[in-house]
Amino acid sequence: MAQGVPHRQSTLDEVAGLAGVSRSVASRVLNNAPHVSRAKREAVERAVHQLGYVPNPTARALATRQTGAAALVVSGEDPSIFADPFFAQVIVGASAALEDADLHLMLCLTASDRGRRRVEQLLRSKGADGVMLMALREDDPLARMAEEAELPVVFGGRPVGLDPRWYVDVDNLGGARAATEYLISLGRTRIATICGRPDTEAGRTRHRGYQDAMLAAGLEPYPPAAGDFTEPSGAVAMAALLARHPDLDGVFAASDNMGAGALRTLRAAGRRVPADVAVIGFDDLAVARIAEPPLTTVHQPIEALGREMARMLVALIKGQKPTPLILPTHLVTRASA
Amino acid sequence: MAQGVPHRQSTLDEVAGLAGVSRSVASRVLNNAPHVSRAKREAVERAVHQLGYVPNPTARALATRQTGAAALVVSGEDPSIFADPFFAQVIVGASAALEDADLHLMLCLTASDRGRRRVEQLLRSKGADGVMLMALREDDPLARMAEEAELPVVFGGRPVGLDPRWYVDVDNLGGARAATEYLISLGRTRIATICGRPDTEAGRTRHRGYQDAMLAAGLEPYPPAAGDFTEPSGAVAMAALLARHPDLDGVFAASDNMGAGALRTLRAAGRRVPADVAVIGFDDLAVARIAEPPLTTVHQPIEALGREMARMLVALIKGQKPTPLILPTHLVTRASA
DNA sequence: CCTGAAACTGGTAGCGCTTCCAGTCTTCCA
DNA sequence: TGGAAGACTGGAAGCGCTACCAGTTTCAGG
Repeated sequence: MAQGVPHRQSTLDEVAGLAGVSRSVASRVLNNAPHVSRAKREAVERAVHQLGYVPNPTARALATRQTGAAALVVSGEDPSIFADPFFAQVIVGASAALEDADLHLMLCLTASDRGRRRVEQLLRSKGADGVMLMALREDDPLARMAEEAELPVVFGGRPVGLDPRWYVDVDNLGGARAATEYLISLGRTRIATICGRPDTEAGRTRHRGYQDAMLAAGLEPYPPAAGDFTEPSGAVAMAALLARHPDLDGVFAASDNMGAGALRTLRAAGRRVPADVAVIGFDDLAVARIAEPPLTTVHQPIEALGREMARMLVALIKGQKPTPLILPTHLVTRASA
Repeated sequence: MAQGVPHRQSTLDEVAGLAGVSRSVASRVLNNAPHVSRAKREAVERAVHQLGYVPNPTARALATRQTGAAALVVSGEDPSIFADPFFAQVIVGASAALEDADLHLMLCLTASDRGRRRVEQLLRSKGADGVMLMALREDDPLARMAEEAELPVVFGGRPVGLDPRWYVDVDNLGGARAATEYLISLGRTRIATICGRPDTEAGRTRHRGYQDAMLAAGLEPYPPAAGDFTEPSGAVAMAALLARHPDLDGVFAASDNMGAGALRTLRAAGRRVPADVAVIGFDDLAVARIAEPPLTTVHQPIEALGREMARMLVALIKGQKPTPLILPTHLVTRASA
């Protein structure tokens, strides 16, 4: 709108021409590479300014074989999985770290088959400089594709049944154990768990943490009620637990959403929280603070997870060899336990 | 990992060579353009398969002047604004629609100055085929940049003080009016509002809807308590309202988060909902269902918002001239009113 | 005043793909 | 059977940038 004429994008040649130097020199100025005299550098800068020149990223990408973008792939057959605020926080962290490296963020939600094919294409055609992979379920074909791709790949959380070379994870085991131990320390002995999807690493590991803590305290772990990390599934699972074990006095839910669902069911069943039943969640999302009563939960550094994934990816892209990372979790006590 | 040798990416030339045709023909086959005999087409396809050839998107982009990507820019000085599950839903919708058009999604969070500069760069260098812009606050410099960019731009929600050519919005006015009218129809007369940021179109318009409905019913609108769409701000605003108008019997909150905050404050103040005070929110996010009591709210089709933005952008990229869109909202009644 | 190293400079060859265009080959009608 | 319309084909010219490299300049040291 500024200029009536469609203002053909100016090129480096034109800049060089206006500055009275060769294209090579102009290129060096733009990438502030050495071997450019002060005078020419300034001349080029002037020309750039005058023409409003902006380098064409595509051409640069073709020449350097670097796209300047990193992909974040969120896998899962149901697109609604992405509605979990968890991912939003991961993105905030990743975005910040990528910005520092001047990389763009490409977001790929692979709900459909078509989406998966596109990601495969992306990997094979090197349409990005690197890839971050999240929420891989067991046997997710993406994991294999990623391993085969000759491209830096960082996993967010470890996929079940795979042992990726580079990943950032959260201490699910320690967090779940700490939560369960806390319930035990409160004097609860009839502690059940609402576990997450068993085909995810987080679901399994958090359940194992619960079991470990119970066994270590000489208590018998209850058979878990399974949910899928969502609020409704937590409510349903809680109902099942109450039916099976009417006398339980503690619940460890493997996600805040499921914890909130559990609270809802308990409220409806007339159980007081925490007086009758103490509840602990996992994640420390906003819902935990808002829940009634506010949910004691295991805090995991989600934004940091995103940030570290991105940092690790950037390191890989630069040719470094970073080491896998497991971020700490810690208990946040609120009213529910 | 699959092959030990780094397996140099094969090129179209190699495909053509193996198929015994010229590169042009091979290119035509790939883009299934006309003027290729059946025999050669098959030969090329065989070669593609045999070499595991994948076209290089960067080279293609340079030649066609089309990047194959669309950017979604979420503006806001605080990155945490993005943590709102609202955006996740927009993304789900947009992602699906872009996938249909075989475009990649580039996500830009412009919290920092640097981020803004990068978006400006993106716009000016045509680093994407089009841009979707969201959450523009008053005087957001991005709005100007976008208008100046010679690039298809679609706004999500209308920025304050601008009248963009292409946008998709939600019927904030009608929704807010419907919510307020519903409170009135319930026999409430002392209805206050917790409004959102007045420097956003949604904040203003929802407030105007409240006013319109009150005036139309012959009621005096209350001076609003202002929040910023977040839960804590809703709790604070509710406290202020209670202090100013201890006798109020209805509240329209301009977001579910603020509605949830209001519920929390009301509960703490010993008011029963909805018996003493009826509360209505806006958005119909998950938090509304989880709230205690579940929040009556104005549903807005968030995923559709994202989808339609993307569709409109795709149309613009194809050179069509779509028309702006305002998506309908409707009331969802739950326990809080 | 000469020499060699170091600092510059710009020509040139790509990066891998699309697309235009001038030919060549078919096909089919008169 | 001649010829023209129309279907193929491949050579070549880019798209805009980087990067290598040979050539030129500059300058301190001898």
